[in-house]
Amino acid sequence: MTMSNAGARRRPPTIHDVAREAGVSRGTVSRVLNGGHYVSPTAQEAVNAAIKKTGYVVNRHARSLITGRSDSIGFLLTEPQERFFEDPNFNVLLRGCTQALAAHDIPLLLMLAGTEDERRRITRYITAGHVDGVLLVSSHSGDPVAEELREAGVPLVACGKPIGLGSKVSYVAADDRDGARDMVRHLLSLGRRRVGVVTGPLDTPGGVERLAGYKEVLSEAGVESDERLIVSGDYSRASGEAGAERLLAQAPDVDAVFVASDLMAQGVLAALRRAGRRVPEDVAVGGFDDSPAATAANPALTTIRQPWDRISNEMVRVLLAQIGGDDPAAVILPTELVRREST
Amino acid sequence: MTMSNAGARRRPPTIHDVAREAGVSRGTVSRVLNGGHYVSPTAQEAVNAAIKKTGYVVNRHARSLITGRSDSIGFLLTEPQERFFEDPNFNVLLRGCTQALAAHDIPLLLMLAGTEDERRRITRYITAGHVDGVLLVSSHSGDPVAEELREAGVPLVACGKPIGLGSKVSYVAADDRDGARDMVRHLLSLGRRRVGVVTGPLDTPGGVERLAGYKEVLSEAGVESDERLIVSGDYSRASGEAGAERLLAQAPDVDAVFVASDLMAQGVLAALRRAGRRVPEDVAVGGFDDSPAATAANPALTTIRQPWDRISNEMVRVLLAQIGGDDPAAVILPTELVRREST
DNA sequence: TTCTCTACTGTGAACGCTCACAGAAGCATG
DNA sequence: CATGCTTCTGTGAGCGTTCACAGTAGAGAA
Repeated sequence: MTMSNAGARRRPPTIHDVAREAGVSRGTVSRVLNGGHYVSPTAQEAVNAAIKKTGYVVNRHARSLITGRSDSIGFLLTEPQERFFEDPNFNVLLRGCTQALAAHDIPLLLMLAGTEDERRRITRYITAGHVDGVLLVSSHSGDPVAEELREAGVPLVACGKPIGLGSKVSYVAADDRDGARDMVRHLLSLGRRRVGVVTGPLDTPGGVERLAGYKEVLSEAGVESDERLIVSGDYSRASGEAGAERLLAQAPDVDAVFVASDLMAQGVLAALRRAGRRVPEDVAVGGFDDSPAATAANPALTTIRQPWDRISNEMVRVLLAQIGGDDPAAVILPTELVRREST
Repeated sequence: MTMSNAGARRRPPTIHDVAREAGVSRGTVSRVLNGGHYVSPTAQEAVNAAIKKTGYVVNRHARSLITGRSDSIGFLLTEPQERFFEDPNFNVLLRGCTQALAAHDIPLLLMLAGTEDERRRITRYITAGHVDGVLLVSSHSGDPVAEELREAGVPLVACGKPIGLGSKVSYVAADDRDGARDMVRHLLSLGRRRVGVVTGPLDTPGGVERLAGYKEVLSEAGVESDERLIVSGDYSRASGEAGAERLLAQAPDVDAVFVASDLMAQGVLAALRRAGRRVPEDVAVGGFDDSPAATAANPALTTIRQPWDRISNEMVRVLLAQIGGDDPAAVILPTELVRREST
């Protein structure tokens, strides 16, 4: 290692070099690269050997130039970046998508549309065809970026059911309503009857669905519904804390709380402790998400696990299918109750 | 909006269209696009108008094909993905880098090198020139991917001082040692004399430096050093909890603990509470990172803020400079003590 | 034999851009 | 008037692929 050639970065071998090495034409090498149809076994083998020998890697720019595909996809986060970036689920989703795409040898471009300037830049970038499709995280309604992309015909898969976008948009979501139902049924099965709820933001489908599930089970079970048992939050820890305080004030006899996110549930636990209520003896608390916050909480949270790994895999699968010409699709995945110490 | 042309995705305008529209040649348009030197104001104006009118966006593939640059950079996370993905700092860093790059109109490709297969794929992708440079998050020593990239002459900027890589690698880091010094000085200033430490992983520079800062201040202050006051962790919450238990067993008279991460500090707080020690009355606790965990903790953590926004900006700045031909550089940024309730 | 069909291979063109070069025009200088 | 310099512009070549097409060889059928 005396000769420092670091920083040299000589031009990598081209398809031409491989063809010469293998004693075939560019066309044959290209065919081998793209599936290997109509290539004799002999040529196939020679080309593969030549690729290995030369260390050839296809130049994606050249390929994209002619195919019109970019062979890359965008992961787009619009709107409330703070919320998502603090949400551990976001990490799991991002990681899952990256890995699922990596398996297809497709790079993921991270796009954050915060400022108006960024929105414009990103929209232009995407509509110019620099990505083949977009994984969208934007549970808010009326997202202008998403709307614009949809109109431009960019293949789009949202995480969670998008509000306000037409049916042309695919989405993958956990079954929020069913998860909520499971949790509330679980609380009822413990003998609790004054079951409160701290909802998520009601301009998001998740927030709406979880509340709907709560109401459904109560009415099914014939439990008297009580508006004082319903308070709303925005998924943040602080809003959970505030929500629990309101709940305790409005309905002091509350004996269980279904909280629409683990982060909020942490806040609820803190408020309950301050109020001198024991968990789960006096008040049972159920969360939603099964985020790290759930196990970190004291007591550890009973919660609803969203299948994030499956969600990310499905998002990628649906997006690639749609890029391949399939129609938009909606995928709803089942959730799972995880029982811990708080119920 | 009755005619649904969604899904049409007609070919976008090319530089040719712009040239025709503006009544100039391709070359002139290209010059306007790339800085506008040697272009008459008249032509300049005509081209800009034509660009706006046609909605032209440069085809990056075509450009890259000829320039050899990709005008995109990779954000590479190697090794212990779990740790980083649970670490809120990682989010802040990722977001900061993405935004800093967006300001230069450079997309960020997220690359996760988990499995051996992924490592190979990523290395091949990068060395093939599909990104111009790499932002590296890998505090572990002897990272084979990083080493390979360095040898291939790929511009590289690490977050945190990399162990085992030569001086050819740039890095940006917070001043861990100085931050640790500040915290321990703060604890001493409160009159504490039996100051324990829960270190980070000692195969990372951060872990080593923070411990070094602790030792320095104690010896400066003439406080008797005691090996029983030193226990090691791995930045995880659980290791903090276990560390505090060991600490209490080895040195029951401990009256302050410097914990090398907020996440671990949460664990320390839990262990202290269980042991019946009040914080900060009996034991003062200082964290490191100023992550969301710090404010979420009960009591809220006094901690050392790392300037993550500046770190990400500097990483991008240094990387772009290096791609532009500058020599590798090391940047150390100052930290800040944030006092809350735990001291 | 001759024709058709299949399996395979090579060739040129094109994708949209940048870059080097040639050349024009304007102006000052010898 | 020639010469040089500066500022500006257009042109052709070429980046590394894929794709359509033409063409070859061999097998089987007529």
